Amino acid sequence: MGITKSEIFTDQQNEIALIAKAFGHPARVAILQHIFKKQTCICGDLVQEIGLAQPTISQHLKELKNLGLIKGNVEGTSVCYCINKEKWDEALGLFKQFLEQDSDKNTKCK
Amino acid sequence: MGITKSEIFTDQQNEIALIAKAFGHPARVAILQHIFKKQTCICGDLVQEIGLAQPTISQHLKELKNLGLIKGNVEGTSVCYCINKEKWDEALGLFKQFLEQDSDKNTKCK
DNA sequence: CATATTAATCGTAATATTGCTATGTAATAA
DNA sequence: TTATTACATAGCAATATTACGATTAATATG
Repeated sequence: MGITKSEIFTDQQNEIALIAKAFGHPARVAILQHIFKKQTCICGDLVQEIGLAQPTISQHLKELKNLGLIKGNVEGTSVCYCINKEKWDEALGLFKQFLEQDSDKNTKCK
Repeated sequence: MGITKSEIFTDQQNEIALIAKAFGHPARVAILQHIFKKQTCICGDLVQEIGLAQPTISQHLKELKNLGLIKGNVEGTSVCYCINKEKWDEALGLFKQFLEQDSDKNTKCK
């Protein structure tokens, strides 16, 4: 039915999935990388950097902001975005835990 | 138009997004965690473990297999799945690189 | 005030995803 | 052979996502 049955999974599984979904679009990956690279608040130049229309970028930014991965503050007519360190570190922890399982054990089936 | 413009992004960005999309559903997170936990090939018990219908699980497994994150081999009437170590390590590397940027620098905008 | 700039929102079209039932298929068991 | 078991596939309905043009909201600047 196009709807995810979140209630049958653990909070951790849902949280990993939510963050992963945010990373699941190249535009959002590019946006986050650009924010990191510039080390500073950026605003409309994302539209130029990435070749997507302004409303599309704005929508991706909104998703990232809703999840808490980035923060945005208004400066005059423009809005500056930056990484939300707390949430980012949480994501880092979750993914490390999820990805760094000992895959050497899993060779029982070739 | 509901379609991702992959061509305007780098291979790395697209690869991160593809893998992240696979992690972007709690059922697939649960499946992967279960395969890791059991350390051995599992088959139909995923349907019991997770509360989804067999065709639904089968579909999620197919996605993970198509991406290369897991492998499956037939054993009698059942099919055993296991982590594809090569691909998993690639994912680990990509996500580490992506997530472990120094977020301390990014405090210029509060 | 009028106007420009910047970004958010609305509405829409195209496409993708999730999950199911029903059915098909391949291997084993009786 | 027939039945059973274990999965896969097809088809479908509900919903979500992606992307854009048009518009709106808010702040600057002349």
